[in-house]
Amino acid sequence: MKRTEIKDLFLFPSQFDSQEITVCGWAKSIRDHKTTAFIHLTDGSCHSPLQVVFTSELQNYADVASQNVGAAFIVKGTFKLTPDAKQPFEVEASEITIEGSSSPDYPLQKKHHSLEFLRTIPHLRTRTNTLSATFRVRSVTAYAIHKFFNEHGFVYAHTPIITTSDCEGAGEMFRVTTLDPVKPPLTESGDPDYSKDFFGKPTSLTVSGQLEAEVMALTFGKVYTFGPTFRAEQSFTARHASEFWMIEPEIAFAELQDDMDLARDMIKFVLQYVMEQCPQEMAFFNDMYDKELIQRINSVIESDFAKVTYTEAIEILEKVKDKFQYPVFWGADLQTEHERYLTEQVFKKPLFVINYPKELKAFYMRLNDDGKTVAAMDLLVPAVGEIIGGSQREERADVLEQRIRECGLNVEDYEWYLDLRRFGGTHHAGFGLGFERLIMYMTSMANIRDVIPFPRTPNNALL
RNA sequence: UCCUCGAUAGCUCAACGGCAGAGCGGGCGGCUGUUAACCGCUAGGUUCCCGGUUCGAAUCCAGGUCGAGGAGCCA
Repeated sequence: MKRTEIKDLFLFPSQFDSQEITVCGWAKSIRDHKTTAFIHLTDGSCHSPLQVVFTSELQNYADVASQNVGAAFIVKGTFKLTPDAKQPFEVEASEITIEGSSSPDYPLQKKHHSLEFLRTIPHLRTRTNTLSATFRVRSVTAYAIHKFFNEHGFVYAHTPIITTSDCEGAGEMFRVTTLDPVKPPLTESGDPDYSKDFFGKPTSLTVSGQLEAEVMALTFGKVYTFGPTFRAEQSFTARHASEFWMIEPEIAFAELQDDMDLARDMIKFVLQYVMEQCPQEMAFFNDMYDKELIQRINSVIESDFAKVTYTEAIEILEKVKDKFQYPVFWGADLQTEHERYLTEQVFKKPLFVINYPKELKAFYMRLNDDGKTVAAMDLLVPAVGEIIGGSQREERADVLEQRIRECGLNVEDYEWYLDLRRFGGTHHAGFGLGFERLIMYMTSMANIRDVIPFPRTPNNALL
């Protein structure tokens, strides 16, 4: 069957003027009178619905008109421009086939539903305006990220999802095992005997592909990962999920400033691309969720990002420390309230905070010449908070080994990682971008559960 | 794990110690072009669970379950 997608009607309406076309889709609304009726039809190809008009001259008029919201139709008819009406064009149907009926029980009504209610029906909520717009943006964003890195000569690196290292201790991990959960084989000391497990040792789902990405970066120069990541944390916030997607570029012969430049360029490129490709969706989010969204995104595309050192940030915060619940002093970790104040009140735009005290950061971050701070950077954005965390990596094998010991880690576990420094080591840098947090920032969706089609959070894994 | 808030019709909510309601959605009817159409009629309830206080509990109290927001962890 040759069918026309509704997206193309919106892109090139004049090309279809007075043409006979076939459109397929699902009813978002059906309104009938005695002799004329209307269907708002969506096929998922774009945000706006197509209006279908049909009259009692259709032999199955009553049948079609009495269908419920959600029903699937195949419509043949004439495309007509309607410049004087609320909708730009419509299809005058000559034949409507009821492809799949819906029912009065259909949970989605022609009204506002709370996002919280919609989370309880993940198999249907994707059909709503908000969720479909979000997931269309999500798809376009994923493509934009690949496009950006591809056009900049990066190699797309697949790092393992099942891992044997706990990387940087970046959070609680999900155990991966085929051992009998009730009666696992035991060692003489009574512990589970992982030598009998599938891989002959304990394994988990990855919390970060960074260390493996470094392997790839020291081969290909510029690489990025883009894949699922898992954290078994008992997090109950609107911006944490147990399963999320992360983008982790890693670049060789690069310093912290190169890392920040890359992050900034990538964010700008992606925002611009989504603005171009998803104008209907962005207008929708702007109208329904945040009247300043488009203005804010455009200003991010055009302006530079702010940058402060951790030490400068502390100086700024100390002047207004009475505002805060948590104390501000050099050496203290920045709390969410501090980060939000900096990015939302002081700088009012995306903000890099760099050079944190080494005690606050991971062992692999490069020690600065002051001996107290490391070449780390966090990118904070208003409303969402930390969206990127990155650093220049410690390329000096002796310093790295020292830091591994300081952090209480086992040097033998990191011999391969030290080898990267012993054999042609170079200074290099990278970062992790939370894909969902980027989607939240672009759509103004406030909850990470609403930017993942089938979200996993503690005690919640529907479908 | 800690703190706060919440749970009433299919959905969104009201009633806050005295007959459990509205809007939307559903059903039926009406309407010659609607735009989350409109108009009329109508059905629809274990007020999350379990105890307690009271003449009387959706409402107050204790415990629990589930959810949401925040903190921490971080992306």
